[in-house]
Amino acid sequence: MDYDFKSIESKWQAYWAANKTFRAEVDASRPKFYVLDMFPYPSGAGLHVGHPLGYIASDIFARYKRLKGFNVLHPMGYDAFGLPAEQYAIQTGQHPEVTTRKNVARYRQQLDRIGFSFDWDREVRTCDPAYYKWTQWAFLKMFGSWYDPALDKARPIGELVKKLETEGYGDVSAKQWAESSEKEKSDILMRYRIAYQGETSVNWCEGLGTVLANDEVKDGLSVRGGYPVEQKKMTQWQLRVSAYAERLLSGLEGLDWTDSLKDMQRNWIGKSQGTEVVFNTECDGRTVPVTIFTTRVDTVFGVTFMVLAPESELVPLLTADDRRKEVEEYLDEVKKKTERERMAQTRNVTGVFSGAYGINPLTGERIPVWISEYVLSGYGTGAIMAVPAHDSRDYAFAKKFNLPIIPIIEGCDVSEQSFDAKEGKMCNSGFLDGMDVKDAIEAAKDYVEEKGLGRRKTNYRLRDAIFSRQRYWGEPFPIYYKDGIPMPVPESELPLKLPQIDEFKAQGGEPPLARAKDWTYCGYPLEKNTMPGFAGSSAYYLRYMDPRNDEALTSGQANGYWRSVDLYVGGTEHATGHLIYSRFWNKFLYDLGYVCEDEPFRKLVNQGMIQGRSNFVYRKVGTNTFVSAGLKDRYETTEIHVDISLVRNDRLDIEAFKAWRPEYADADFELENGEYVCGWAVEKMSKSMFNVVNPDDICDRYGADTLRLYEMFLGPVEQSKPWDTKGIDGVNRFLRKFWHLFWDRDTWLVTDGKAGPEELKTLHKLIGKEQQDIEAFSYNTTISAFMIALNELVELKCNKREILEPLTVLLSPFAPHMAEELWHNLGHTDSVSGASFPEFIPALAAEDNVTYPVQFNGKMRFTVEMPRSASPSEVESVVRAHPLTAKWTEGLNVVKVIVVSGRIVNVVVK
RNA sequence: GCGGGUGUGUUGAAAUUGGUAGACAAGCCAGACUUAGGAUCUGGUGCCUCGCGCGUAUGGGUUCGAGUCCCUUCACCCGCACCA
Repeated sequence: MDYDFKSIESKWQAYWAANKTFRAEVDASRPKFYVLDMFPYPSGAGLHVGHPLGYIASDIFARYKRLKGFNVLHPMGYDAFGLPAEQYAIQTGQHPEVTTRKNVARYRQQLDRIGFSFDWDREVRTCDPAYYKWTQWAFLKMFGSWYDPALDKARPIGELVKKLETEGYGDVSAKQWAESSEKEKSDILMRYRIAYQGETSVNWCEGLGTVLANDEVKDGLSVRGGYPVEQKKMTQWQLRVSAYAERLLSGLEGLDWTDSLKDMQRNWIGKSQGTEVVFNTECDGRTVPVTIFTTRVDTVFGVTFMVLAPESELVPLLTADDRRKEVEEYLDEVKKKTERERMAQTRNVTGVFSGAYGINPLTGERIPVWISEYVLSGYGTGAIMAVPAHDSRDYAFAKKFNLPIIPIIEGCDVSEQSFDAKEGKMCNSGFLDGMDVKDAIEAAKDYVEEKGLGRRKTNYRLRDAIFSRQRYWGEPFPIYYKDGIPMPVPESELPLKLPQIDEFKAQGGEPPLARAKDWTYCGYPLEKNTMPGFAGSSAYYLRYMDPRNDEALTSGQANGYWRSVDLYVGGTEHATGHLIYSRFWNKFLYDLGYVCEDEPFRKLVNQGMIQGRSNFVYRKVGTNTFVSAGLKDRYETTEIHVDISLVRNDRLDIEAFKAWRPEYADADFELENGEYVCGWAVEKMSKSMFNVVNPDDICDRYGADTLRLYEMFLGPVEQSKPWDTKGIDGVNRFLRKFWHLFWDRDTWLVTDGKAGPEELKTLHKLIGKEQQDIEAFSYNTTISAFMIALNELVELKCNKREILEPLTVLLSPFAPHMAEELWHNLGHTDSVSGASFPEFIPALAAEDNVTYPVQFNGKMRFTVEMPRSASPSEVESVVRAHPLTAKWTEGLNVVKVIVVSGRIVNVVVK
């Protein structure tokens, strides 16, 4: 039988589907292992060759773990709510549900061809009401909870109400609470709920007609679509993620994630420990205390002015009458700028004097209060003390507006720039004089607290997540408004289904749901916003544990068994979005006792991106003549992307090119050595660059096993790399050679003879290597080891079942279809995925001889080959007897055998 | 500016974690065979002045021994960025 991958692959894919080979069930007698991929958003373009990279890697791991005796949960689903489907709907009038279903079907078809071991019985789609019921449920739980700082966890809001009724809480006394109206009570509770409605400055994107979360905005543009984003005050639903800042930070410690990813999250959370200090200010006779935040109280003697954020609520209070005109002009100017303009002008210092003066609480000095956009309202208190000598931003501001600069560290030069380093000896600083800066920071903090001028304060950059979107294709909020008071739709009424509407575009500043008929609950209007994309993806890994449960997100039994994700594979682009929200969401459910693990993802691997390799042709300007890449510098040419399917090894198929586009039909060509050579570049894989490679094409030509093997062979999974099919023949050849260990045409070669020591050595070396490499997520080296082993076995003409049967098992995670076929040929009737990973016996893998390098004066060397069991003195005597040693050692006849932990590592002659 | 990472043949890369650098592939060169292919097989392939030579971005250091550890410089990639 020849290796006919087409029939083999479709046969086993059908077999796996029919037999539900990869179905996972709770089984307390076996250890579990949960391998998860970040589920895809099913876009209209389908999968390209880069998408499956992570899926292949995790599939290999899942299959390996099964062989190792684990009960593996390896599910897949679709993150199906989202903007592109809605945008498409706006353009074509097609309901997003229709396009989504179509795209999902195509994704499924493509995924199935690659031979993944997913348990499709557990598939979820975030846009399925049976699924988003639980997204809405979680929201209701968050609405019905508050964060109790005393217990440091979320608790039912009823506990807060009880506190308010009996003893009062925060700035609300029991008496005030009792006297409050329903609306006032609702407003008070809103300040504490985990999911709450509040006015805040939001990222408003006019182009998309919706607000966006911070992680959905980059460089002042929306991540989706690239439209400009501006800051706007709006009332929005928000999630109190900031309450979890410290736990999100400390929880990172125990996780097996890369340092860079953890650092991204730490950065995003942005913990900073400093001091809040109260400065009294006066303005037109009013006295206003202003609290500022600083991490450098030690520099308080160098303060020469104060600055307020333009959005600070203190600005009106601190604007002197004779400055009002200038201040208002400045505020207008700031307001008009989009976020992008504000960023672009980062180094452009702007500001205005308010007319107010503050008193430095330590020196009693009178200092002016300025207003500038370089101070952010959203961070700290929105007010700062400025120390131009030791902060570069304050320095730039002081220079621009001619404010004094007072150095307070001995010998520092602030004539050109500020001295920001935390080193040196303090001066001009009263009681801090002569101290080292590091000691002064602590001493100043203590002093300020002792004198009651301020207190230590920890700030976080992490902000609450804005949870409303003015869109159609998302989860509706289970909230209705009774006399303007938001009320939860009862849990028993969930899911609150997304209503049908005929036009998907937002109109008249109202979200699309405003157009829905009867969008009411018991006669009361329902919330018209929908939830953002991250809502549905925040707990999907929990739903996979028990996806058809209608009574709970996941049963205690299922959650208690599967617990959390052991291996999570996905792109690094979710570092500050999904991966923060999911951790938050999980911790919240953990607080309320719905899940048993505090952290959702134990180990996380970020697969790299596969870029496209584009090809170019060069057209002489103003002609229809194309010149080969090597000649293009002789003319003025235009570089044109050419579809990579028309190019092979950078050589253009001229006839195909002529047929590609009518305007090229009668093109002329200037060739090099009779060929047209194309230029190339590594770019993002996309339709517009004509460099997309569809995995289906690779499956057609080489088969899924080759695709899987090749994607892994390309290099470390974590690394980004361009797709380049040059090497694909190598892995394809490997598979065919592998096949020919078992079959020579129609002759079955496998015999029951006893395996020799060489064959056993090859096998066990490979077992050891594969085991070690897969655990380390290093698949390219495993495949290399496989190729070496195969070459050795071919050399040995090995055809022993004792070797080939375990070899088939070893191959199965990588090339499952071929492994199944050969497993079946070997006489098994079950799937190879039920086999056991062969046992590694180090003694069988060991080399008999070891080669020792011999060094002389650290330079020259030769080697001696000795049995592994040789003692250092035996090695030494062999080295001494060596003819070369004898020649060198006149006068310096010292042999040193270097032994490290009982192993000889080197032999040195001196 | 801050943080993280990377730098090895023509290319993708490997290196038992401090022990013969370039495994395994790709490409290229030469040859064999033929059903003339996008097939298969064999050999060669870091550099040069061919030596007791040189060689892992650069310069230094530790070590008997450094691609690997420490410091310098350079280049590139990623993330954050007026966060006080």
